[in-house]
Amino acid sequence: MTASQTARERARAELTREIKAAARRQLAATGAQRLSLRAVARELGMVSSALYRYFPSRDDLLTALIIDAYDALGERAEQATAALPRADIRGRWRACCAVVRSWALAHPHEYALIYGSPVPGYQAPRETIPSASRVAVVLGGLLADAWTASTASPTTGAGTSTGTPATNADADAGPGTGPAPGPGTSPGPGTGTQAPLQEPLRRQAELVAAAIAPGVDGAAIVRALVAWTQLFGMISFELFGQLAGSADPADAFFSYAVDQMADFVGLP
Amino acid sequence: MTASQTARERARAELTREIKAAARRQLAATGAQRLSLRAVARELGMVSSALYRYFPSRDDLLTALIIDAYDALGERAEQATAALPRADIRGRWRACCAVVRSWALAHPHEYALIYGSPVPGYQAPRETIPSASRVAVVLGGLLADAWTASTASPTTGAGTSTGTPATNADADAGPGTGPAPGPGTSPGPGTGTQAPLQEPLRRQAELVAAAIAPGVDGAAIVRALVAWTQLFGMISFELFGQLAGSADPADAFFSYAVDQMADFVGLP
DNA sequence: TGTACATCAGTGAACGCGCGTTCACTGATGTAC
DNA sequence: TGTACATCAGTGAACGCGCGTTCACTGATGTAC
Repeated sequence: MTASQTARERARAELTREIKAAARRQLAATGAQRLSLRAVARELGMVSSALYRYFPSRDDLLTALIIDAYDALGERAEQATAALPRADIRGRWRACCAVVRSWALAHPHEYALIYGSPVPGYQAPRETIPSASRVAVVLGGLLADAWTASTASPTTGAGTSTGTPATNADADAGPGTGPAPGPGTSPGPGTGTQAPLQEPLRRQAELVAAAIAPGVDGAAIVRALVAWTQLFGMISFELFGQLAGSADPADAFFSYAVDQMADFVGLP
Repeated sequence: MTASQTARERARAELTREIKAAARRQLAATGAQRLSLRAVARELGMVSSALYRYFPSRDDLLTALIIDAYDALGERAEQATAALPRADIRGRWRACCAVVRSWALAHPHEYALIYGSPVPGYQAPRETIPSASRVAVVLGGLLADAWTASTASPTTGAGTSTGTPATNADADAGPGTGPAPGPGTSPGPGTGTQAPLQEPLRRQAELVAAAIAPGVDGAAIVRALVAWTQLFGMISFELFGQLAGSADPADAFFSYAVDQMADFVGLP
């Protein structure tokens, strides 16, 4: 009887979800690493030992929460970028950045769980990797699109500092194309001559390209990695209070930086 | 008798240091937030209640450790940059970045303590602020020097994308001046026309400039903030394992990124 | 220089708490015939 | 359709542990006269 089997199984699945939800609530309330099985059980009106029917240990609960957090963030990033026309590279970049930030602000402790300092004594198992890379995959995808678009079009290679019209016209954050190196020198990814990357980095970039952004030049990959670390660094600083006293209400700074980094990477 | 007074006081100071040292050791061993007064006392062969003669509570010990960590890092940054000629802006930037990273790698848990996810239930008191800003002050100082140097010299304002000779000649990391926006469009900070920053950001930049880099243009300040968040984001990613699978042995990536961000900010 | 007193460092026991995990158990839910 | 059995969910008590903090205390170190 498949129906009755799934009846029990459905109850199990539901309670599993409820446990994770309670754990998530506790995470949000009491902070990143004070998560305790007993408190979760208490909130659900169960006895603590009952949780062991669902998660063999506290660390397994943690792992489940980590995977869920990565998945929630990754899914949002995927949806936000998929909602835009594929050719709107900069829009997709902006959307991805914005969605990462807003998710982080809405779920600070879950963000801290995955992007903050690692939990002492806890080693994330390999099963987290696919979920953990979803945002990176999104970024790699749009980078690859930018790359193939620019290598296909003949618009590249303008040597002047005026920049491609599209880039400037697209910028809606007024000061986005400020005083310092704008996108002028870089008519987009895939442009002509470039100094080759030095060895350890070249190979790393190649592997990243192969995994995430096939066909993209190593230097562009590395620039994207720089932008990637900037994005999360900025969000972490905002969330962890490091921006207090400088760019504290960080909305304006954030969108400015996002556009700056788009220029930096050479996105159209 | 001042001598005997200081005898007791010196003993007190020394034990205070030893307590902090033991706490730091425990931090490094057992991880960021599992620091316990009892364990520290145990390591020192004391009874746990004795620590209350030195720190009124666990949180005060934590605060002391945080301040010490910020100070250790800040002092290194100050020394590393002070050791170079003042005009060597890019060298100072590189030195500061390098020293922050190497300190972080050498003291991962102390780094996590100050730049990782905040300790749940712990609110850093205001006394930490001066120590916390030392690295930013160093960066602001070199930015201000870059700014005044470039506004003083007549080399600025070249509209071409060839860049100032000094900038290119200075770059020793081969691919540092790669394909995308090099310093070409930005002959240095302080260059002519620039779109004004939008409002909330303009004021924030002004405050930062007033506090840390007097006289520097708002857009340059904001770019420096971007570079600043990139620096710490990159280090955190390396330390927290987020770079595994991409730029994992991160030395090459790090120095590449540092030079890229120097270009981005417009440092000579 | 010597004595009486005050200050301070460190002790040891205790309070009250929370934690992860184990284990034998009771019922309920499902399965096979 | 009904019965005998197996599987599973949840219970309650217990183990052994660690924690921060308080408190009355003993000596040692310093101070004033």
